[in-house]
Amino acid sequence: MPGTHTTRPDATRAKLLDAAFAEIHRHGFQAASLNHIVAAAGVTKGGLFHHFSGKQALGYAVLDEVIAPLLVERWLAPLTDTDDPITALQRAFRRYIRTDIASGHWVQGCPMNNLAQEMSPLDEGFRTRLDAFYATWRDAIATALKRGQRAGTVRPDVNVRGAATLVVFSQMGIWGTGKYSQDPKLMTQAGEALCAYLDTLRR
Amino acid sequence: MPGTHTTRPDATRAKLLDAAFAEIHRHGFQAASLNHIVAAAGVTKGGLFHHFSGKQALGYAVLDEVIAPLLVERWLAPLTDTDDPITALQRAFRRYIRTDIASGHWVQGCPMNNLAQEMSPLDEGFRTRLDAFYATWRDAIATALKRGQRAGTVRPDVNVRGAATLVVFSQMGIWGTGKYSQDPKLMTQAGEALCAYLDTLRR
DNA sequence: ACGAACATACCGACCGGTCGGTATTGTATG
DNA sequence: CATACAATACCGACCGGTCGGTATGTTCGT
Repeated sequence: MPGTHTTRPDATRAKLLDAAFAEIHRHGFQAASLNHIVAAAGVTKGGLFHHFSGKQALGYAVLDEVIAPLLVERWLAPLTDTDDPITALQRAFRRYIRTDIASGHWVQGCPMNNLAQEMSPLDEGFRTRLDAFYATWRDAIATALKRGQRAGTVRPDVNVRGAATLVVFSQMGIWGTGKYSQDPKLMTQAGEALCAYLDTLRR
Repeated sequence: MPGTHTTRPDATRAKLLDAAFAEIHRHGFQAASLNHIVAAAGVTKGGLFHHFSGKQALGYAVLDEVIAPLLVERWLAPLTDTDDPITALQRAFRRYIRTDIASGHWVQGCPMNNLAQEMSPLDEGFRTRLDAFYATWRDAIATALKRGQRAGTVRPDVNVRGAATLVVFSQMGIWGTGKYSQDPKLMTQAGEALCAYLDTLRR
């Protein structure tokens, strides 16, 4: 169809990234089909390979340009500049458990954890990226807890790094529980178990 | 190769199950290749399809006949008939973290959690089995903690179901951390974070 | 002899990736 | 301002290879 070639390469690229993120979230990276992705994006094989050198590069781009910003928006931004990190964490967990249940995305688990579990042993590029993502996540929680200790909202005897590790574990566990149980009530209860633990850290 | 037909069907079946478990553990279920499995088991396609009706049935058999017994041996058996479940849990975690690091299996994560994350949204047979496995696991921990409360080794104000949920989360998190960090030190620290949490439940 | 326990050869579908070609755009030049 | 030309953006048929699964054959214990 001539005339419709508006030459908006960034828009095409973004469509491909969105479609790839959704397909990978649904089926995992290995089972994600480039044919499905290009069909969902309204592009063809040639267009995809013009923007990305291959499936691996597409996966890396999804990690860097879709998942990493999502991590920041959901879990890192709420912790910056708060003196009450425990309340912030509880609010974030309760909020995103609720919205993910409402949107139906919860049965597909956490996109980042999915990729970490699937691809880390198979591809070093995936592994290093995800390792870094999780490290910054733990660090953000630990520094926020430390700030809470200085502000007097967190018990001073709390080992902030250990607590941060448990919080990240719980995020994996909550979304994993949603996946295999497909029971919103159980997932909500799992979130409350974490919130109860967080309450024990309060001063 | 004629002459080797010793008619030991159970042994062949067991070989297939072992090979399938290893292949699935390495590559996941969807990426697991029946060709690799039969090659590793020293059998052919025909032999596999004589014992199992297809890839799905083979996966179910791995769950029921390999993974479920492993769950019992590793995590359920140590909790039966103990009045000090916290020590038992800490001992089990420290032991299996150590042995999995030594054997090298740790970089492939927990076989059960791998399948739960990969297959739960895709196949109801996988999902129901794994959901039941995790439910019995949580129940076993909760009842053991309750027994500890009666025996006086666990604080009476502990919500045993919530604590059991967090312990299972932590198992997912510890083995997941081993996978994406590929750092035995970090995995060990993650285990100690859980053990420290468990100590807070002691009476 | 007959069925259980395999082996062998093969099928269609789908995979990621390639490649020649075309339409559109930016830019340099007369 | 018009034109030539190269670069960009994109198309879609096609490739070799692997997949799960099947049909048929062969061996062996009873």
